[in-house]
Amino acid sequence: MTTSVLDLDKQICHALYTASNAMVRAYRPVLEPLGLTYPQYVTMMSLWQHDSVSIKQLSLHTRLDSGTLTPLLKRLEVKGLLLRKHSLKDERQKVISLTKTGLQLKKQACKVPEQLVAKTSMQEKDALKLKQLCEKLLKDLA
Amino acid sequence: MTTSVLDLDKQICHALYTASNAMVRAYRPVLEPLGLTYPQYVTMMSLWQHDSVSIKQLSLHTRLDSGTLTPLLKRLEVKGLLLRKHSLKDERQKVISLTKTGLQLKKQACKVPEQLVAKTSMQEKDALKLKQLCEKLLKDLA
DNA sequence: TTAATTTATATTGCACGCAAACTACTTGCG
DNA sequence: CGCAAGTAGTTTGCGTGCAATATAAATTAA
Repeated sequence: MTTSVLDLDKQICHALYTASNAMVRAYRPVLEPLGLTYPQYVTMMSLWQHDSVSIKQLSLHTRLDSGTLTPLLKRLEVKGLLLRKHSLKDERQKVISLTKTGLQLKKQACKVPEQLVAKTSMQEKDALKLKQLCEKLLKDLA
Repeated sequence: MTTSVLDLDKQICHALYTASNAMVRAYRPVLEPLGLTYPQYVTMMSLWQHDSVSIKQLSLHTRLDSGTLTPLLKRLEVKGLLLRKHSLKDERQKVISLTKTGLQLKKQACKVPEQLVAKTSMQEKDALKLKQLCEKLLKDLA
């Protein structure tokens, strides 16, 4: 066996990919009591920050595709966490707004970040560095 | 609007998630001429490094789930890149081995990494740091 | 040796992720 | 004003990602 640029252990992208998958997997048991998947949790975080927005705005903020968001939002509506109403100003748009239940869920969600942090031994400084590097990569590839 | 630990822009995990998705998206046009998806490319890299292995070994090396690998390998077999044969030593196992076509594809694939690097402005040092931090996170969460 | 347990793989079901095609509404341009 | 071009959202189709269940073979225990 010879070495090559294609060796898996040398690939930054493979490390990024597996870390991201592991991260989503680690969220699962923590989000399970809230009845949310990770992308659903991301969507709720966006709405807790900016409520009553169009799908376009939600897509820009969460970086989830509109083809992903449409069915995802329908599921959250079925759970009673949000409403999807037509915009009166622009008939093409929909306004996504949280219900009382959706708003209240934030209280439970506040405990999620610390539970995730507890699963790692990473220093604050390293975590910040990781975030910066991911953001740099994202900017380059966008 | 108030600030919260749940604000999306503060979330390391969201940065990791979006960077990973952007990375896979960036691979798409580069892998398209090879007829591979990103997970398929990962699988092929693993096989170029260690040929004739069981699905279990492949799963450990690629960190792809066996429930993901089974159909993925079937698709690669249909493309004529590999064979799935029963192991003679242990009837439970399958041996995954590259065909001539599968082996030859490595020549084209060798140009993939540099094409990806060309899409970013990241320093070698930062890329290595990113890889290390992802590996640390993965280890913690595993 | 037989029975219980473990291991390797396959299957099922659901939720993305995303390109591509489609629908309906709005805007801009001649 | 009327039509072409653009925009917002939906739908479709395919390939994961993964938990859960199933199956069959190998190993261990009794």
